[in-house]
Amino acid sequence: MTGVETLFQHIRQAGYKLTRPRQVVIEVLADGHAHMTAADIVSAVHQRAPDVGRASVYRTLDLLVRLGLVQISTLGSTTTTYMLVLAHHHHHLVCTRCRRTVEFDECQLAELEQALAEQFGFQVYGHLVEVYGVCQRCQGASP
Amino acid sequence: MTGVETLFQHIRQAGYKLTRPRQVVIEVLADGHAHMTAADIVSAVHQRAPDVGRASVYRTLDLLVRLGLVQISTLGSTTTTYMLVLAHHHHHLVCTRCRRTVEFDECQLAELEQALAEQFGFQVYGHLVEVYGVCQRCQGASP
DNA sequence: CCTATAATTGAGACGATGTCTCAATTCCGC
DNA sequence: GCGGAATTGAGACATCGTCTCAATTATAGG
Repeated sequence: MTGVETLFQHIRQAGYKLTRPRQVVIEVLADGHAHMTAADIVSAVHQRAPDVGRASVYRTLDLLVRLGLVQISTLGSTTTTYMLVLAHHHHHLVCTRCRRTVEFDECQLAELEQALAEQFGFQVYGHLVEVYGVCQRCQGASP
Repeated sequence: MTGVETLFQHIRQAGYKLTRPRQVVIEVLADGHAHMTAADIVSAVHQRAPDVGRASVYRTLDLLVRLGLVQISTLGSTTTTYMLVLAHHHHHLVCTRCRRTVEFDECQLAELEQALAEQFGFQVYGHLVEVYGVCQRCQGASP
């Protein structure tokens, strides 16, 4: 069973219909690179299924976020991007000058998740970590 | 020297003019609650200085982010909010169903920051952590 | 203090992004 | 298949952020 099929199951088990727009959005997220903008996703969806409307893409993204299957991140800017939670888990170091980002894998938050879940009665899905700074190249240049 | 004056110094030392719009935006951020939206900030600025334009508020927020004095966060949604980095350091546990958030203080990322700074040559300003899940109240309800 | 000058601003057009409505369609349990 | 509730597509609408450009303002240097 591929990751995509797992997601399809989640949708159904949560009591939602597995419609064509939802399938295509999930496939696009699974095939595409991480951190796609909504516009990226709309256009990729449109290539596979030209008759899927923009609104449905937004609605599906919303649903996937509510179900904890997709995460939003901004990488320090106002541009929101979407990524599958089950994708390769990683975080970002972001240069706030040039917006360049570096991925890193270190993640010591499993214990924290566990502690928060117990303390506040949450069912925890995942988390986001972004570290901000100025990259080497930008440190010399004028801010 | 208050926190606000420290920020004024940062602006000047980075080679930027300390203009009225910039002063007012910083004051608003310092006085207001954390996580204000751009609209919140524009309206608060407008109360103190009606002649400051919307564009300048956005430009100032941009500058403050670039300088590492302000951070953007979304709390899992598409709504971006702004907060001063020097404010009380905390993170969020977010319910992706009802958007309710819980603040928490635990933070073990100082070492990670240090390691990343060395490994990638970044000058690190700060970081963002958001943990996602479903709160107790929403666990029963239909998703 | 005054002046020169480069940075910054305000206004509003513009563009991008996200939401809403509602008739038409589609998925799914029977 | 069939029925009916959930979902969709289209595009108007609302919100959010950016850009341009003439006018203004903060600061360095005399």
